[in-house]
Amino acid sequence: MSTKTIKPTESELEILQVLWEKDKASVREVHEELLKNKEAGYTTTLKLMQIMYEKGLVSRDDTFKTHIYKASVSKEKTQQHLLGKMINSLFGGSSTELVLQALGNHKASAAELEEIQQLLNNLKKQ
Amino acid sequence: MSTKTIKPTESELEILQVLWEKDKASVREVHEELLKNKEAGYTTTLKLMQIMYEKGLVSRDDTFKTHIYKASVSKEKTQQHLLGKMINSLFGGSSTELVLQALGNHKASAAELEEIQQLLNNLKKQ
DNA sequence: AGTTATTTACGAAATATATCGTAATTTGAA
DNA sequence: TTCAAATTACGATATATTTCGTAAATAACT
Repeated sequence: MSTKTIKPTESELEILQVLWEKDKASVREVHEELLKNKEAGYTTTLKLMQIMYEKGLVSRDDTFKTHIYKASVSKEKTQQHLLGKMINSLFGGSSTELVLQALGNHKASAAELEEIQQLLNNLKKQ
Repeated sequence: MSTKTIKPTESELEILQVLWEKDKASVREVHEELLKNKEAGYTTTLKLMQIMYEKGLVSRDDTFKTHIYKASVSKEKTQQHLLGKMINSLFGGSSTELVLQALGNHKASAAELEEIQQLLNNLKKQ
């Protein structure tokens, strides 16, 4: 059920990534980080984060003048949700198709392949 | 360059999926298909497809009264592009991470697991 | 030919998203 | 305390997306 609520936009995802990495951060800190990859005004970032707060995507400590934000959705759950959406909207609901595409077109190292093999073995047992 | 242009919206993707499956289809056919999974008016589907035509996402034969549409972007290229974007933006550029998540949380049948095993074997050989 | 059903074209409204300017508030320094 | 800098709050605008109603065109039927 909780996954139904997770629907960050493109911009919100960019902000969430910064928050996931830093754990906690002010608007200024997030903004500086975003500037490395994109052009935007400070109040734009501020507004986005305020909206995310209203939506419940982030929590914040407003004890002090400079509010400190924190992601309130986990990276894993968000990945899970968006992955699910993509599987449905782009791979006809088949996670296997997605896996085949991902494996087939983005090269993985031997170690990574082994990691996948391990998981595969576990899944086969059940 | 061409991949830069691929940016179908959620609704557009739903329509593209139908077109990919049927190869060619009228608005009516696409709409009937969409109705199986969602609530929508006929003119909504029509309008969306007209916009997709203007964007170049689909082509159409308007020789007859009932126009026949066809996707003008391939399923594979679209999947590849959006998958790549997701791997970079949500999985730190690691396709393996994405595969592990996808396999771990969306159940696959024994046959599907075998299919993945096949691909894995091929990849290991190289 | 006249009527009906289907389809397209078009415009408009509703909603979501992204952007930014300005004013008010708070903090810290002169 | 007064002033300047940083920050938040708020509102407004622009753009994109989704939805649908109505009218016009076309085809099919009687």
